[in-house]
Amino acid sequence: MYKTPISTPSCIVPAKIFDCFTSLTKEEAELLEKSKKEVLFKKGETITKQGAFASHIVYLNSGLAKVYLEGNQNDLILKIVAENNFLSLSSVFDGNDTFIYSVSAYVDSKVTLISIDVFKQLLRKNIEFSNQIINRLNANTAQIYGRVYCITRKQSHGRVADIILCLSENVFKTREFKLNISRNDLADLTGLSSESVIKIFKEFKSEKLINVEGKNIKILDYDKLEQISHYG
Amino acid sequence: MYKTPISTPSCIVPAKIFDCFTSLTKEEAELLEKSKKEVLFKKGETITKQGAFASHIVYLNSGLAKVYLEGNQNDLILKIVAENNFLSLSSVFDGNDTFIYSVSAYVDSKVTLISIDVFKQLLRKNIEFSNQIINRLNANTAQIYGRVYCITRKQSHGRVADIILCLSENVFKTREFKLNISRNDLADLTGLSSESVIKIFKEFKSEKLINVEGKNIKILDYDKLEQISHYG
DNA sequence: CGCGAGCTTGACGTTGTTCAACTAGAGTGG
DNA sequence: CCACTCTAGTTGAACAACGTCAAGCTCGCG
Repeated sequence: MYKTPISTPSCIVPAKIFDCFTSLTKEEAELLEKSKKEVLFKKGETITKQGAFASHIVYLNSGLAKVYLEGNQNDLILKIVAENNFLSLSSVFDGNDTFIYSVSAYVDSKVTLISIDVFKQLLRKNIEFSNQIINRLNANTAQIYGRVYCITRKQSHGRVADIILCLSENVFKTREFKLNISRNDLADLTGLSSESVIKIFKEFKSEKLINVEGKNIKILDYDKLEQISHYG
Repeated sequence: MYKTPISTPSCIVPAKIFDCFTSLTKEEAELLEKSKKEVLFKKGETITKQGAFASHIVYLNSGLAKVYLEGNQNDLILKIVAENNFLSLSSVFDGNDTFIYSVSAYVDSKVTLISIDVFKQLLRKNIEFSNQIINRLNANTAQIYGRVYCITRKQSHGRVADIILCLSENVFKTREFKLNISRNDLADLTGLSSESVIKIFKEFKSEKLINVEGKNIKILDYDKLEQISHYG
């Protein structure tokens, strides 16, 4: 029995509401403006594709997306990204400019594509901007470490509890929500098979920890879930 | 059957030999010089402790160290770090300045401790330096994603093959090496139990893929191992 | 020589996956 | 309006992969 050492939510990078673009000078903002494109992605569409040439930095203006590694049949969701967050920062700098993961939209999403060259230019010019990006990168790292811990150290019940809590707290921000995420995605979020997720949902329901009716989920016993998430 | 999508070695961040401190001006270098401390850690000693206050940036000058998350009985090694790499970059910026992981020395290691305040100052002053740090951070991210993929998607044989190859290629840089890493650490590297690692070693040996004599490991069939690592 | 830590082995148990069958609901065409 | 199909969700039984446990081994070291 060991309490999870990491306090960061494991499924999402917390969106401290700060817009890192505010630190740009007027001139820099104009440069950015000229080189960016806004695109609307429909629910389910692929925004970036693992292995493809990463020609742009991708920023999510509104909507909800999943960032995931593609496997043979099961994917692994690295994180869920909400509005005002980058979708691809880390794909970009490591020598070969390739997307190391795929991103797809959960709901209709507005996305800004920024030329990498311009982005790098901004990093070189504006140190405040650069530092804010570093902070973003580190928030990402903390998140992924939490996720690694969750997926590798906890067993199934703990993982499912973790994801329920994380979705409730960070994505939907209420204890009763309609899950616009498929059971298969829940499996990819927890690293389990969809059947296992379903069976654990059923158990949680019979133990009166949650109420599940199709897509609707309601958390009944928050503390118990947290306990399961921590020690499971 | 699916080929691993990530080419980065999963156990270590490749050390592109570049010293990010070279971009500092004379003045900045002096500032750094005054505020840093060099410390020698003996084999097995703890360099940073998960949960402790992260008062310094830690840089590994020489030696070999493991970065790991502490669990109840088993730890999980996030990466192995060789000389001329940072041991704690990402622990530092995310609001609460706490080490999110522990680091300990595999062999006697020389470490430089840098005051966080000074480090942040340098980031603010020197944009070249700041950009190099961003690159380092992203190399780290690519590595940890590769690791997540390996540990969550591959099963035991693939993971063990992966680690053998990774150690051979990136840490020891030869196909026959003496492992100064315990079986328990191999377990923590693969996310398996030490018994499982041992059993798979035995299988690999009987299939003439490797030769194991206590701590000495020799890779016999490189291609086959790679195949197992990729498709396992 | 004897002790202890790390390593090895095999028997056994648990966890979670796989598979196949079944259900429910949504969209489609006659 | 009713079959028809298609996909997502659900269920239980059989199975495989790993972990756990307990015992024995080895090697370095006092």
